[in-house]
Amino acid sequence: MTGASFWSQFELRQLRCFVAAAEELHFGRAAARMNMTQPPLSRQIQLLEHVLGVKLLDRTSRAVKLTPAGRVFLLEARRILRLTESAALATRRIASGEAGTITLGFTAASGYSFLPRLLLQRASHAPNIDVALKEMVSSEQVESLLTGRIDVGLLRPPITRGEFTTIKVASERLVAALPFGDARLGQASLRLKDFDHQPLIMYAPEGARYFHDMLTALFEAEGITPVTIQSLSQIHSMLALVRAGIGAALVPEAAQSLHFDDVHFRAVETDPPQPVELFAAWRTDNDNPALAGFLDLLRQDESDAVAALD
Amino acid sequence: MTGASFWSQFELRQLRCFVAAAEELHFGRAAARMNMTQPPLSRQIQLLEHVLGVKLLDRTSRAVKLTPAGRVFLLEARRILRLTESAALATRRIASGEAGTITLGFTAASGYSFLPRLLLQRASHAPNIDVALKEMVSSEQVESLLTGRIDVGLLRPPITRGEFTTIKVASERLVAALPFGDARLGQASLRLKDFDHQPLIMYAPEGARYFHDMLTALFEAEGITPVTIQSLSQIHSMLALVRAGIGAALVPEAAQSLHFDDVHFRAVETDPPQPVELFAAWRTDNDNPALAGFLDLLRQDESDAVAALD
DNA sequence: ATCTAGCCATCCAAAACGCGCATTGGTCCA
DNA sequence: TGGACCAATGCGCGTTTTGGATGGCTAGAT
Repeated sequence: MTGASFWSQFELRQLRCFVAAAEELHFGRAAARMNMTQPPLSRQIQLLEHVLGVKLLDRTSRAVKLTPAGRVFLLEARRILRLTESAALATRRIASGEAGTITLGFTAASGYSFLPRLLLQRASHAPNIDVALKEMVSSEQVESLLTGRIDVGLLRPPITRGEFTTIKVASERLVAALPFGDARLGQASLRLKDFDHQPLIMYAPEGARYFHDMLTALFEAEGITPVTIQSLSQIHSMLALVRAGIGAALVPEAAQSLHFDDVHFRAVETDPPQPVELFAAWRTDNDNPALAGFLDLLRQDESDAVAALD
Repeated sequence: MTGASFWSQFELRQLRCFVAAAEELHFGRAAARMNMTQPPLSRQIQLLEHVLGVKLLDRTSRAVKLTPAGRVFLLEARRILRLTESAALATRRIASGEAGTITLGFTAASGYSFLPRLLLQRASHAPNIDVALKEMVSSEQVESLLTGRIDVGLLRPPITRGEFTTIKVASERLVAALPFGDARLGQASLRLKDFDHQPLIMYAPEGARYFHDMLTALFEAEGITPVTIQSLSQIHSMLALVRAGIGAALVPEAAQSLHFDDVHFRAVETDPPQPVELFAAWRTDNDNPALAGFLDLLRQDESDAVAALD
């Protein structure tokens, strides 16, 4: 027995035949509309009625009428058919990348300035692409990219995996966060040597490797030795310590959007002038169709970032 | 060419195969669940993908995964399949008479008392049967029953058509509607001879044939001749004239629920004591499955009506 | 590196299905 | 009573689908 002799479920073809017959109230015309002849259409409707166990059409040789059950089923059938079409349409839109969902990982720091700008662009340029946000540090993002938990990550270098494609989407200056009363607040702009032998709240090498390595390199290049009071991973926490007067901190300028009472910011001259870089990374073999459209947004930022360097 | 070489619409079988495969993420197990072997299941899903023009499942030889489009389509497919089952269920319920709609014609007079009682019964005994109400005079109801515009009519005799089944559902006394100041208000109960040579607002033979003929017969039997001031069809309008002091009217007791200022009612003794009869009628060949359940309600009223006669 | 197990796609013959044609049976109208 | 009309049915045929066998591919074990 391959197919059961009575099949307990109907098919869409039967629904289409029924709707045509119910609307035309004439098997011949309905068959014409279905691009077939009358006998098979009759059979399809008989089959449907048999499956349902319900007579849907009252047919005398002179007239075809809907039974009460048929009237109800006609509405249901139309709804089902409408749903099938919209389902196909929606799926094709997803597949074509016109719509869809991108899961985006981002670091806390990128959330202060770059991410809001990006989401604003998305709203105007790709309104049908939803973005699901997950905050995580860079190393977690790399892991999540590999397992597919996120489609794209906004993270800090280094990103060495070969299966990733990366672009730089933003470069930022460093700014100094200084507590109320700090003598250096008198200057409009600081230099790295202003931090020589001064208390500094530093980045933890484990949790914030990028910032840690970058600052270490900058200081080393100029032969400067700040006094590390405390190492932290989160910029938010560092500013809290600055506010407590424990010392200064060097943070990306976007962190200025975090307003802490009694914490003031001053520009810092570095070489290069915008040492804080943010990258976007995604698996080259990611098959999310919405990715292409989303990457277009990022590439605009990429050129902006390059232009800002000029 | 019978079927077009590419068919632009999918079938439910394909949806069921896809849902099974998407849930099992394993073609072999999915095929077992569908009671078939793996190759045809693969073909059905390929067909579906080809029709949609979208890859739904990412299948390596080691694992099967949903594509983003497939994830969306899985939700849609489940919804469609759920809808097909509920559609079948609903239709079967209609056909079995458990649920449905009865279109009911009723005369204005029956709406004063009998109809509200009937609808109350329906609410408690057949809550799934909807009743659509259409007020019309008896002759219109006969016409509408024939054309199928209503399933059941609540109307007055005579109903002579052979294709109808009728039952008596209510019998009522006549009451006199008297204007303020009418001398007969002094009596608790009136007799027909109290209307001899008195001004009476009468029923029009065209619009209210039943009441007209009934009253004419009652008066004739006792040799009484009231003075017909005006003939009307609607009880509502007659009471308005009574209120104006133009004369008295004889109306079914249910009309007392129409409260007019300065219109007072008194019982009237007649032979038989309940001369106003209300019948339900329906086409014997009516195929509305909900009819049986609805008629059960009416038959309760029928026995009540008979009991009231004892 | 080779082997093995697991899994999906493809190939093929047979069965099943749906189609169209011709015809029947029934109703309405002239 | 004959003709027109309409849906149901019988039947042969082409297409589709099915299940078994096979092939290609990958991951993990030896």
